[in-house]
Amino acid sequence: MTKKATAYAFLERPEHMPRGSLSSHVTSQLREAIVSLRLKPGTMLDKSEICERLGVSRSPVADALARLQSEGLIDILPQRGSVVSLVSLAAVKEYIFIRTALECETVRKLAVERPGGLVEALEANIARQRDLATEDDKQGFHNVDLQFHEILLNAAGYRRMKAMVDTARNNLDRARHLSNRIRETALALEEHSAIVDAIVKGDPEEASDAMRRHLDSMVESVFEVARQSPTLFSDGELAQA
Amino acid sequence: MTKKATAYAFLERPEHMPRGSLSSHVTSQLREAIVSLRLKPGTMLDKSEICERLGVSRSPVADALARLQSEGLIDILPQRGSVVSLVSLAAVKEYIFIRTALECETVRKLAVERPGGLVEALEANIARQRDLATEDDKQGFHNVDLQFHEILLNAAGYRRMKAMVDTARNNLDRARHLSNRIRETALALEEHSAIVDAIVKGDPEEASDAMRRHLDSMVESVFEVARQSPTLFSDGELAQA
DNA sequence: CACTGCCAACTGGCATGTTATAATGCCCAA
DNA sequence: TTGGGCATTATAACATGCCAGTTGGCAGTG
Repeated sequence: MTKKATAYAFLERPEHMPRGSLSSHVTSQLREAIVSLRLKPGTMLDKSEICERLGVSRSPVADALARLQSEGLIDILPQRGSVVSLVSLAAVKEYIFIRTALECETVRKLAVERPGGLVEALEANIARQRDLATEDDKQGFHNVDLQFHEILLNAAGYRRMKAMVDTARNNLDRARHLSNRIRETALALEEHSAIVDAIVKGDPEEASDAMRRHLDSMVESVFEVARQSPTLFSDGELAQA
Repeated sequence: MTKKATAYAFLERPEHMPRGSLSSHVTSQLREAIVSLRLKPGTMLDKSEICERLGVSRSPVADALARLQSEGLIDILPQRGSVVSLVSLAAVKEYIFIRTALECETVRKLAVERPGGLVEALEANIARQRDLATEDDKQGFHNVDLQFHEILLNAAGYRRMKAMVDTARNNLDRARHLSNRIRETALALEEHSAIVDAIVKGDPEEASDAMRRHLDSMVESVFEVARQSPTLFSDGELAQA
């Protein structure tokens, strides 16, 4: 028999977690693994294996799985097991819908209120995007891209709304990793700039439209990949529509 | 000693729940109690009491509390206790923001796609609203009002998005019960009609705007109550702004 | 009287034991 | 060969035991 101890090797065993944070730790470990596709869609999760690897009991693991289920990252089949949820184009459409709704409304609000320091933070972020785009540093650009949306969501000051966007983004990140495709940085930079410009101008409609265009082009990009490789998604044939 | 067994008398003890639905049952019992204010904001939840009343162990109850926390209905204070979350105007604003974002985007989508049977269902619903409004049946109108939004969300076909709107609505319902105020039915009917008209016309912008006006008037109504009775909300003084 | 430090009680987090149920493979009969 | 029950097995759901952190009261001290 091959030793299967390596199956969950990427999970970090906690040393002495303060009481009360064990569940959260397990959750984020598993979430990270699922979003980054180290745990592939459709794989069965062996709970006792995970317990052993992490040196914790079943409680925090069961807790983590329940949370991840509510985040849409795993499916719990009663009395049968827990499985990493499949990535479907239907889910991609829904999560982009959610992001569009929430983020458009966010920039609309920000364009009206323009809280202090926001424009400065956005412009500094755009400047860094420009640098990384010219250097063609895709990974670096992606990180600053994340920060861009982060700045907007934080400025709105709505904690729960931000959490909703985050779960949507985690699910979409799986699709991004699946397609192993980083969008054209120059294009994203342009779209980001349009959003900032509209906020600077204080035009909520235009800000919302710019954000919508930005997210629309993301869904377009995913569907393009799906047309080329339909098998990546559990409902890949849907891409022909 | 006064027998405190009546404390959670409104919780229905399940007879023989099928395995796998106990947690959900406890969750919905508690959710219903919290949303309807039978469990008042700020009250401490006695877990063992609840277990005894429902005749279940701590597991499903702990499970339920965790879910309700993620829905924003209770706060879990580590090692201290679980408390029904306070209703704040800040929370009302955030949840209305979330509903506005998601429901505006929903009607925008529906105005474009106009799925079969939708318009008929909406017009039938509006007709019932009209009847109940003329009869001045506030409670009946409210139920049909709920169904109106339900029809729209179901038509969009986005299960998770609907769940997000539902948690927002639950939280807002607490504010509604707190203020013990049913909005003017004639006004709501008008707003609903405007939404349907825009969908019939196939005008996404107008549909979105109509939905926004509808939800805006709701927040206005809550803040008006807050100005009259600031103590109803944990941050009632905020209403003066 | 105020203030500090200790102790007991209560809580939720974690560990572990127990049970019902869905799936699987096997056997045997048709 | 096939198809339908039956035992086996693995899993999540549930029950329960235990532990550590927090708190509030009380005693003792200034």
